[in-house]
Amino acid sequence: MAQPAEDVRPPTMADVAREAGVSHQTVSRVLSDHPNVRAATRETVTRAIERLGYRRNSAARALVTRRTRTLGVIAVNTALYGPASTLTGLEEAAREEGYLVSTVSLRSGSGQGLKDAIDHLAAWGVEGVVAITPQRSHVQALAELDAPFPVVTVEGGHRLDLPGVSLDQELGARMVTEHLLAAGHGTVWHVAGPEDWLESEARTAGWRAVLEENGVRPPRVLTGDWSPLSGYRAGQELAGLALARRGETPVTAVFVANDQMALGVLRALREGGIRTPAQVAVAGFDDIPEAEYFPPPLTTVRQDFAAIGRRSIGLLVDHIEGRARKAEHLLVEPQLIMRASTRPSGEG
Amino acid sequence: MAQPAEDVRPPTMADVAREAGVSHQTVSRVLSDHPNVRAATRETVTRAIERLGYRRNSAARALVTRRTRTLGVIAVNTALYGPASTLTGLEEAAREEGYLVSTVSLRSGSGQGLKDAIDHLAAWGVEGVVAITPQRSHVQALAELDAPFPVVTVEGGHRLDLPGVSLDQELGARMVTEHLLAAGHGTVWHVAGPEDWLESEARTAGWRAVLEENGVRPPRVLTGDWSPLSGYRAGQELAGLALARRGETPVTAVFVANDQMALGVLRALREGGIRTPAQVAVAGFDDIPEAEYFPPPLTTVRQDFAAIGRRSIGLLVDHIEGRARKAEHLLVEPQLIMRASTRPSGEG
DNA sequence: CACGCGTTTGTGAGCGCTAACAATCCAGCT
DNA sequence: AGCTGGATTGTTAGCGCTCACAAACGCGTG
Repeated sequence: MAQPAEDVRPPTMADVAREAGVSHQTVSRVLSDHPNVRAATRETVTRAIERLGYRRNSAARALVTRRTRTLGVIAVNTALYGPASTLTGLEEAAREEGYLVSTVSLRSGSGQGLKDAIDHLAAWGVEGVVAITPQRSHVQALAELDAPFPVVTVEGGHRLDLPGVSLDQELGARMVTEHLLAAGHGTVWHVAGPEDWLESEARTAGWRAVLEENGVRPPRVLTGDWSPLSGYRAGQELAGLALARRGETPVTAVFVANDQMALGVLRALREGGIRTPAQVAVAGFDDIPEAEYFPPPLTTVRQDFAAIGRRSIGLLVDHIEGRARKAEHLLVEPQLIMRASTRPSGEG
Repeated sequence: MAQPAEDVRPPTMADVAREAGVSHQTVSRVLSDHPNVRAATRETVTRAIERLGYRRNSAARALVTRRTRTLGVIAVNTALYGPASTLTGLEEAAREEGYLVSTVSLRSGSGQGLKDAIDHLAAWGVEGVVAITPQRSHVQALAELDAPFPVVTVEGGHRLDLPGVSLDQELGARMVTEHLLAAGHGTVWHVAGPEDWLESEARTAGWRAVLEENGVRPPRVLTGDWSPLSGYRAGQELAGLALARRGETPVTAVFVANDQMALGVLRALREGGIRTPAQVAVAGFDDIPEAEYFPPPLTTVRQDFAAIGRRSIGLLVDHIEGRARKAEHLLVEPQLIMRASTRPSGEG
């Protein structure tokens, strides 16, 4: 009943051993499911553990086994839908593998920030790190950092010799572009993401490849910074082109590199008196939850974040446990979600 | 150059001591900034540390100090904008205090899930936990769990005896409602969030209080589940009422409990041929990044997630280090963001 | 009934660190 | 010179656990 406040240490393995009338080693064996323990003994020990509310001390275990069973995650800009979802997928996968996940969120992925993040995680003895670093410069910095443990990138591209997992961005972009061409559009305009981002590059590359394969000269690329505002600006320019209709290729279809910018594009078109999809079809990328409720509902590309999380953790654990050596790169398949914004003759 | 693969243990404090020609204790003193170390000795040791690339072993430290300097975060539905942002704020604040943050993401906050999460974190020896558990039932379950370390809730309400930090949801709702009444609307309709959520309750309460203080009988409450779709349904009903205009209070202003549902409401109104804000003003809550680009830009309430993170970590650390005992509850002030969706005579 | 062998349990050492205490050094005084 | 006391450094003993090894047990066999 009495709660002797401070300083009452939690029970140790020795306490359990005494309580159960066995040696501490037997307790350890029960806890780690060693086969050679008599059922009756196991039972006695288990009961003693419960009676005392005993928990193994992870620090002592880590000290002797040299395994902290902790993974680090470095993520830039976790408030965005993509990284946040990946984080969840990652954490669940790690938990299933028996690892704890510790996160460091960076607002911007400067080299110094990354170095500090690695140091912070290293100080706690993480066994490996998953880095959600979608910008080329981050991955570059990361590769140069030479961390004291395996590092797996997510959306980090495969040029550098870090193992990684990505959505097949290029395939996603191809799907969208092919879908628009198949709907009868003569060409597809593109609002790209910011320069340094690997996702931008891959999406633009996929779009360009499909156009070229179909003998269409790609129109010049407009660029945004993922934000609705930048999409809005690009949309205003496209609206102008759609109305003027001289010189340049006619604007009847736009592939926007993410859903948030697509929202801005849609607004600009609407304000310019242009109906979507009747006059201009618009498609995005990411399938954020709001995309289904955009005016009009947005055709976009969905990523399987749970799969990305699972595969990155799998890859990381393979490296930690010495099963993998090379800088392998895995791709996860995207899925095209068709909605009203590209439907031939939908409403607005 | 040679990388003697496995089994080369990282240097220990003893290695550094040998290298520097001092005792390991002196190394320890240098590392923990003990004042009584000669400057020259400190210098020698520091250099030896760098030469060897030495890092203190956190497990050994944790074992002897009984401090893991690790905090846990339990978050339900981290892919949502709010929780994801809180997570970032939390992590940054913790890092500044010298703690590592380990996250457990739960898809749904069932009692069992919460128990497992607490166990998972306890197994790694976290010193305290911040739980982002916005549903009443979660907090209830959490309070009954009786974790072996301090637990601080975020958006967990203050009825139960767990310390916590919340945005002042009620104040936010009051701000919105007062803003709408001040704009000349005779009453304000309300699309509430789902039942079990504390945020829903507080937002509804604030809305109701303001109406009653102004002698307005609150119209019946429509309820959604935070999703754009549910907002869309509520919006259709409101559109019907706005057009029919009989029996019930006229619909000229709607306070929607979050921005995503507001998106659905806006779409339903638009489809019903109702202009916003000219015929019906709409306001949301959260200020998600997209809100500024809704058709029309949405009046909403912004939360200071960094502040929420900082204050929860502060509160948790106070409990861990024995500075706080009571189940104190802190409130963070919201900010009303006025945009076109409630502007008297804006465009659509 | 002694022997051998697999199963079950116990013993001792040590992981790398910090805390407590002990030893040493050196300046300033008497 | 001898003494005192603060500053500096070293020594020792665990923290709670797992690993390697040793001991004890039990059972079938010749």
